[in-house]
Amino acid sequence: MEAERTAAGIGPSSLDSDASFLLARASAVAAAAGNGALAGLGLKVRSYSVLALAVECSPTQRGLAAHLRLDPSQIVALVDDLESRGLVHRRPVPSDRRTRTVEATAQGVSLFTAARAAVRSVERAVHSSLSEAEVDVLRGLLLRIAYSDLT
Amino acid sequence: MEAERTAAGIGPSSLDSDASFLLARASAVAAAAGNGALAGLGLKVRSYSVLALAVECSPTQRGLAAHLRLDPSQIVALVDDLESRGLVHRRPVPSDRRTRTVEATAQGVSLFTAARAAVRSVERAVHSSLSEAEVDVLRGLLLRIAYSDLT
DNA sequence: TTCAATCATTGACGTTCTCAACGAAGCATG
DNA sequence: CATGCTTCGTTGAGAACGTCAATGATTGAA
Repeated sequence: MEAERTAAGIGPSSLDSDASFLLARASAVAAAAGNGALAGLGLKVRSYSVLALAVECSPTQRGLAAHLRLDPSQIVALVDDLESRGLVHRRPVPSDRRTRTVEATAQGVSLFTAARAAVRSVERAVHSSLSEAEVDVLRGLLLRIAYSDLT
Repeated sequence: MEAERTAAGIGPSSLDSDASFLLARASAVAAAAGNGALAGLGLKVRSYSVLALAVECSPTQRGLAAHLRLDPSQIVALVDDLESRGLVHRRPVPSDRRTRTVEATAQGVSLFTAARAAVRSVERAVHSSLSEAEVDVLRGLLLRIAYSDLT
């Protein structure tokens, strides 16, 4: 019993044993929920992740690109957007004048704390079918494959 | 020791406790690997998933859209592509002449078996840092959140 | 000093997502 | 049987996103 996914849906498929497909689908669901939660704050999951790293460690744009697995040109657009709203600013690095670190402003920090609360709230809803311990296990496993492109 | 992600990288960040971010990054890594494995067969992870369901259960396009979480218009383009290569065909449904089921041809089935082998091979590489049992746990957890948008 | 490498940036191009609209067909109610 | 509401596949347009090549400025090594 309880084999159908929905009334007219397809039901459990062979793709359910494909971790990559499940990863993609779960990621899409989570991203949609996250974007919905952040929309009221003028953020998306992308700009949120940039802001989070700016708040935490003021990275270079190259560091952001590698950590977020985005093209450096995308970082330019994301930082441009955040900077135009006074949430972050680019600070020249005296020791290497090619690079600029992205630092959060006071407004950026305060928006981030609100955004983080919104994200965490909606996250709980997305993972409502999992226990707290199970979410921890999931995070631990994901962490071990998420950065496998960075040696 | 061993705290850095790479030489000049950012290292562990607060985003590592954000399951949605890890989901997005792991998904991107897996999709890139999957697309690489399928490129030689003229497939991508999207068309592969459509082909897989066509082989398995000959769903309607609406069913495909819901199961893959794609817009119906995207299904049209994907099926058009597969059909133009003789891998699937649209079969009218007598009981409901609005719908058409997507069925795999013999060529489609044989390409799928080759594609599945390629995907599974590269999957093992992506999950190389996890044990078999851990991958099973991961799949089980993902399965319980991946379809949370379908009732 | 010279040469290769790295950084941020720009611009172009193709892919993918999202939406609104449409004709055709089903389905319920009267 | 007629009416309206819904669902299906399809088309087309626009935005969002990913990818790639090229550039000027700067660094570091030979």
